[in-house]
Amino acid sequence: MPIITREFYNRPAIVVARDLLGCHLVHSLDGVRMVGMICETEAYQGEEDQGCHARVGRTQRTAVMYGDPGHAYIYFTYGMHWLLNAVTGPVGMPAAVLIRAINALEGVEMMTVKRPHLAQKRGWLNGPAKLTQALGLNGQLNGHDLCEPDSELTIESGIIIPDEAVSTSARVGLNTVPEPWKSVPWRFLADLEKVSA
DNA sequence: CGGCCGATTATCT
DNA sequence: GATAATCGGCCGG
Repeated sequence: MPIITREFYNRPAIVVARDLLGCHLVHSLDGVRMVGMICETEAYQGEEDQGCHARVGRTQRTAVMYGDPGHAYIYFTYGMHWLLNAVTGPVGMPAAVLIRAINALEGVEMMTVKRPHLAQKRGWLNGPAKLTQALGLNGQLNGHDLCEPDSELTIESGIIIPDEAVSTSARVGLNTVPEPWKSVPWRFLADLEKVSA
């Protein structure tokens, strides 16, 4: 599958979040390709978005979001979890798409080793921290260029998810975020049953 | 199945 | 010193 180009990411986060559904997240580790199809995302965009980390402006942590689109923003939260985002454009606009769930396609054996809990059971990769654990991702790859061919972390085009298989809702976990940001429908989910049907 | 709660530490004020 | 884009265990139904 071809790698997604920087132009794809150089668009508003809400649009990129929708279009990342069905794409293939690829982490190559020790010569093994681990691949998952993205089936849930969330968009975070702008300093005015009170759900976005960049609401406090540019800091050491948020700097990546202000940079080139098509890079990984990987941050640590709740004292134990790493979460993966794709930075979206344009340069200077702090924005990113959180990858919230994937469907295992390749390298399942290695993913099982990295995430033994409920391995290969229903729901074992449907959470932003679950999939980073399964893919072996952490702060090491923060700022990594996702558009570089043959690099260890990339996103490839997968299948097109038709509109009728896409649903939206409020973003998850923003309990202390004020309205309207708490409720904007910037979470995107792919219903895989409607895709195959 | 759904709701509540504790874990554990980088990051920012 | 407070907070957090979460998870898994434990409870009740």
